[in-house]
Amino acid sequence: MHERLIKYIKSRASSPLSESDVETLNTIFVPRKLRKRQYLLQEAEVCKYMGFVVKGAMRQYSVDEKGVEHVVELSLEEWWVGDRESFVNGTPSPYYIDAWENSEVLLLNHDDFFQRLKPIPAIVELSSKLDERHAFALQRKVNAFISLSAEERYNELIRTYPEFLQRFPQHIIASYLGMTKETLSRIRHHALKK
Amino acid sequence: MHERLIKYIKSRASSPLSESDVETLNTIFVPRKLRKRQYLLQEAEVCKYMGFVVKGAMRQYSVDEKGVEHVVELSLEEWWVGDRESFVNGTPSPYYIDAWENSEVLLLNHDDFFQRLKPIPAIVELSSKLDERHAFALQRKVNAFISLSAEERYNELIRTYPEFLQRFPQHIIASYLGMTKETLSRIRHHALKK
DNA sequence: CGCGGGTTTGATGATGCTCAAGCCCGGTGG
DNA sequence: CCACCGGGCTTGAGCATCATCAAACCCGCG
Repeated sequence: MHERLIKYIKSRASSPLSESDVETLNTIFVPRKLRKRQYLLQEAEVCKYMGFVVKGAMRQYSVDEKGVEHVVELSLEEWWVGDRESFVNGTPSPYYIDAWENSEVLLLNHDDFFQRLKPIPAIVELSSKLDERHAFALQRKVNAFISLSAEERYNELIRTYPEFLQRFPQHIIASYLGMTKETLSRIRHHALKK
Repeated sequence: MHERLIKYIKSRASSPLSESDVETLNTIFVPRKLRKRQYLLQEAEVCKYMGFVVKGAMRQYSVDEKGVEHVVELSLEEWWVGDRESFVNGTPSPYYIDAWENSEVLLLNHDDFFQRLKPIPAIVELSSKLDERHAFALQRKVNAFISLSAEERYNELIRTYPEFLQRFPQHIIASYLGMTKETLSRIRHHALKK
């Protein structure tokens, strides 16, 4: 299971990974299988692990007072899952994270990350690149919510993450886009007529 | 003007700043005054500078086909302005950035940042902390848009950035919150009655 | 065959937008 | 000192978009 992670790191960091670095990665990241609907994180918990998705599909969402789920993030293979803010600051998370498909993830805990991984140059480099990319994606998302209609946001999703449509049911996609499943259904119906 | 920057860096980085580091910062950051409505960045340009706001108030926004402005970011003293994605990747920005008050900023260009600043540990540390905080703030914002009503988003703003209400007119606050000035006006009227 | 999860459809209603008008207030110039 | 102007804010009427609720449908699976 770790090969995919090693390959992933090597492919995006310019600094090399030594044999002992690989060794470290192998011991620090612990594999875990998650069945569909199994939680990686629940609201009010502190996010103790960041996970690298080797196989499967995960979702991160908040639940409002009325019990409605609001999906903030969807993750497939080679994505990272976890609530970074909770993980870094040790604060309780407002999110749930669970598996949508049966999944395999590699888990990294807080202390291992900061004490044993941070000394590896390739990791520091990768980690800051990821933060950066993450921030870019979020910025685009905020901009989409401020300036686009429901239909435009859906079209944007088709362009940027078409794979989501294959892996998640529509009601989840709808929530991710900040609309109800009925609205999404009507938008799709609408789109067909053209 | 640079003292404020130096003080700012010292207060948030654990690594020390040497005399020569301070020297470097003094030469690299170039002061610039911006009159109200003056642009720091325009749509389709590459963001060549990141700016540290010493004094004043800035806004970052996109403009849609109908000519409507959508504010994505507001910045006051000791905030950073610029389109990070455009700055880092050298891609054209979809945003405008201009001064809302007469302002003083310290500008940092791309090459200076990556070649002369990156070697300074305090900077690396600060830079990644900022990326992180920025990502956290954006994540919250996305969550707010997905799960909160216009009124709830306004209340959230009052809690988190009350100073914005003092420094920016309502129509800008409204845009920042993803609503029209009329809606914000009604929300405020509504709130008074309680 | 019936059940469960997902999707669609329709009727109704709330939320927030658009457009238009008027108001308030702090300048600026006559 | 007053008139006017412009920017910002408010108010109202009508409307579009999207949510809600309820029902029906679809389909793979035990």
